[in-house]
Amino acid sequence: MPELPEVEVVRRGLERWVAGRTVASAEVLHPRAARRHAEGGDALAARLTGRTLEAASRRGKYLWLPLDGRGSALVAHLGMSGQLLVQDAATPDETHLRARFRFADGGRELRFVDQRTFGGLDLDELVPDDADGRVPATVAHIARDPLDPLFDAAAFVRRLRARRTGLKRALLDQTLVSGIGNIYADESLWRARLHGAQPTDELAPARVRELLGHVRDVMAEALGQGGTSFDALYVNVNGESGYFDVSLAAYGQADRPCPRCGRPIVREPFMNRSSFRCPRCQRTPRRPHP
DNA sequence: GATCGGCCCTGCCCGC
DNA sequence: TGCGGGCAGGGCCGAT
Repeated sequence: MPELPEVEVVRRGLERWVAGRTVASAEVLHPRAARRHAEGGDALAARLTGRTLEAASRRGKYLWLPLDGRGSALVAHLGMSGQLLVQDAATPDETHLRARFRFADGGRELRFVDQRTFGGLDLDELVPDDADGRVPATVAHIARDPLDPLFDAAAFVRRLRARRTGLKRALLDQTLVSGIGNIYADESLWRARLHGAQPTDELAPARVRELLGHVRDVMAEALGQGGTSFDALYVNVNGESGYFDVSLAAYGQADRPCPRCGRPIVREPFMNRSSFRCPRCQRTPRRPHP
């Protein structure tokens, strides 16, 4: 369940171990891994062969590796259970190995492993972004994330308050702000003492800015802890045991005491999944958004 | 145009 | 013991 901090750790690993290397051969081993690529997995692999992966970029939970010439990029999304691993060729194939890239330098190979196949790879053209950079066309609709130096906090506050929806729905909307998933949404709302059903258009701007500060804090803490363990010749996001040592106050803590007030955390259905909150610290708003 | 719900997928875990 | 069902959930797409 990688969210922004976990994806950033992977990006750093790709930058260190993969950037600058030339693809000698590529294999896509499962059709769903390349389902976003209109021409299919074999064509994706063929188009990558002989190309150099120049760098590793990220926006929200999307990763991409610009190819030599910089006109296009290999795009990756880890979904819920995706991993990008830099492995010795002698390492046995993982059970859920979906794609493999071998390099011309004969060094370790890059593997895309994904149990639940929500993740995927694509090869896409780069288009100008909202500043002076370039992003893959499939990523162009994704908002900047709160750790991005060009993230526009004032615009975020304005756009969020213009929505007519619930606060947690807005936080999860990657076209409004990217990188926030269910876990960091719940943790940020808990820190801000806000209910996920709080109507966005009834929130004071100062409260939105305060919430944004908590989003940044919880992500920065997770990134700080995740980054320290990342020193091996190995790029890893573990969907099962991930989330490093970030101590979760609300998410997944049903029936455990709220670290702030001691009242048991409650679990509630939300968009076919779950939300966790403290019923005392995060009171239901007078007019909750359904 | 904005918002919302359904769907994709597999492994684990729980209850019967 | 075995099996069925619930659950995890990001993003796309169609419906409203």
